[in-house]
Amino acid sequence: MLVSTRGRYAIRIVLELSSREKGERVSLSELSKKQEISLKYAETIVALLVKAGLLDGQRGKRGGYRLTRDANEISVGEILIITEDSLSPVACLDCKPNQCERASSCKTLPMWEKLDDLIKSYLFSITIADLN
Amino acid sequence: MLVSTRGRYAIRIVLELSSREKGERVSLSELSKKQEISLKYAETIVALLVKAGLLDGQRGKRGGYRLTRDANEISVGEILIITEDSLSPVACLDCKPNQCERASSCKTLPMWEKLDDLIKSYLFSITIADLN
DNA sequence: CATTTTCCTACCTTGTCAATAGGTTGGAAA
DNA sequence: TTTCCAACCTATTGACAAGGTAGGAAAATG
Ligand code: FES
Ligand code: FES
Repeated sequence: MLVSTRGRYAIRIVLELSSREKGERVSLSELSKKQEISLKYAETIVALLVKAGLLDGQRGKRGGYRLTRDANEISVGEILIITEDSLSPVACLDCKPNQCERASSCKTLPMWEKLDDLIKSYLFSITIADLN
Repeated sequence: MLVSTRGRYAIRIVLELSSREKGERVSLSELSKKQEISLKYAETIVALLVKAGLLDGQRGKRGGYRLTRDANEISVGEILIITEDSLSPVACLDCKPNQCERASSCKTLPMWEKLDDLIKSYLFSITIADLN
């Protein structure tokens, strides 16, 4: 599995936010209800997005989250890089510079690199605006 | 991670076999030494390939494994489908017909389907002969 | 018969995924 | 200024898969 629930939920939360009026703050309890994600789990996911600067949260009454950018400037790939530990199709690609001992003579490495490229360029080419 | 060690080791074992004379039987102890894979682990992997009909094994002295097909007729994707539980990038795609409750209204599903297509057509387009 | 090699079944250890739980801090409205 | 709301922070849990071991049984050969 390349993309876990964390990443998928993150996309859906951002998607939900992008469907609201620009700048409007939405509470997580509302977001999680709409998207049928447990509030507590959603908290841990949203925390990552805030830390990465993609969302901005405000506490207190009438608080909530909103996007810091327009939906057409947020790519799916970006969200996944933030929420998933790795997007690579194989472990050999994860440590840079490539640490795999076999790398120099490995006959399959070029294939994995191409696949990685294929996947990432696709995911980075799609924006949240494209999905809505 | 899309592809685990099981799948990667399987590819390397088939690759090693394909570099031998056609029809020659090679023992797993030799294969595993060459590819630096533990014999015991390799056994479990090779068992899958035999069951799928890709390899054919013979016991006893001078026994071993050999490919049942030419290397240019074996695709990487085929090996991975056999050895990995799933090649799909997301769980939503794994059960057919699609079981995810959100499927009908899901805004991201088409994206995952395209990605899945992209990945699979790439992996099925590469043969073992291409790699050697 | 002894050796080699595949084949079969079960087990183990580690780590990640997915989710929960409980509390603390900050802000706004009443 | 009190009250409430909502974000924030820090564990902890249960389930499951990844990755690998272990021991032996069955077949083929010489
Ligand atoms: S096995 Fe790691 S680079 Fe090929
Ligand atoms: S969340 Fe499962 S199909 Fe979109």
